[in-house]
Amino acid sequence: MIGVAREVERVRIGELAKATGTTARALRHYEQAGLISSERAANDYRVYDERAVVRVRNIRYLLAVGLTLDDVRVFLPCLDGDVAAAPPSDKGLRVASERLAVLNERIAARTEARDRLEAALRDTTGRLSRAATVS
Amino acid sequence: MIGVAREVERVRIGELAKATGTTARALRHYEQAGLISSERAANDYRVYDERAVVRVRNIRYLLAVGLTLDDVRVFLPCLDGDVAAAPPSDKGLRVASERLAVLNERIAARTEARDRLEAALRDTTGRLSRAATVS
DNA sequence: TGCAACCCTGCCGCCAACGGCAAGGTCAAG
DNA sequence: CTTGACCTTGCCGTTGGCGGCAGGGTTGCA
Repeated sequence: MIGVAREVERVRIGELAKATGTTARALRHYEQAGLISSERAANDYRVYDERAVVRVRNIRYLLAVGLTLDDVRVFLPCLDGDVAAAPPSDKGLRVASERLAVLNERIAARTEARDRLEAALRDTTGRLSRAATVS
Repeated sequence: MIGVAREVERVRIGELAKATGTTARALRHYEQAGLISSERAANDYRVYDERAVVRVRNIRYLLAVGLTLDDVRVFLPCLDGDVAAAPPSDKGLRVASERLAVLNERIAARTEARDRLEAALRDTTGRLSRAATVS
């Protein structure tokens, strides 16, 4: 194996973006957030190897699931493997649970607001119909 | 009536804030948003008459109910009366309904995210993600 | 040689309703 | 005369994940 030029797929940001269904802009954002890293070619272009694909997909999965970039950071250690297979660290679970609580909180708040508006709307239309009947 | 100095209560921003349970900062914000107006004393202090109290309370009511400052703008014509019991123009009702729809949308989105995270968390008792796996 | 298609680093904008601070003016009481 | 409580304008920060643009380089290809 040693010495054998095991060619590693090396892609530029645009390709990685396509391969992961995202944009170059987002990838730079992830890098700035410290979630991915990149080597640089002589011309300063970012260069990634194929592990980046898995990594980015894992990130996207976690984001899609409702975590924030900040949350994802605690998954860094296992982001290169199958995040699935990786033993979900207690930390990861805890973060996810906390995020879940936050989401529930926000939903509750929004729902309250919604109910208030709905009630106000009901009251108003109720008054309207009463007024209509009376007149 | 003419010539009779009908004294109108004239308050400054701090008093109005207290009277309406908000802050001077918020009142300036409402003014900037075109929801309230003010006269100016010689020293450039904002001066309000007592109608402003009703007006601001109405604004706060509509905000509390779930509308945005932008939404509130369509209620301007009747903001000096009792909005809660107000002649809700068709426009007002429509805006409120639209806002209700928006709120419901957001709740639905958040709820979806919440459910996804919850599901992932359940799965994760064994493994977290499947997204990255080729399998 | 010229051009399109890449890439780079900033930096502002977004959505909402203000909070907070700076740096100053004003006014009444002590 | 000096506090101190008011008021003024103006501008940045908050929350989150980028989008979009400006103003450049680099590269492959006809």
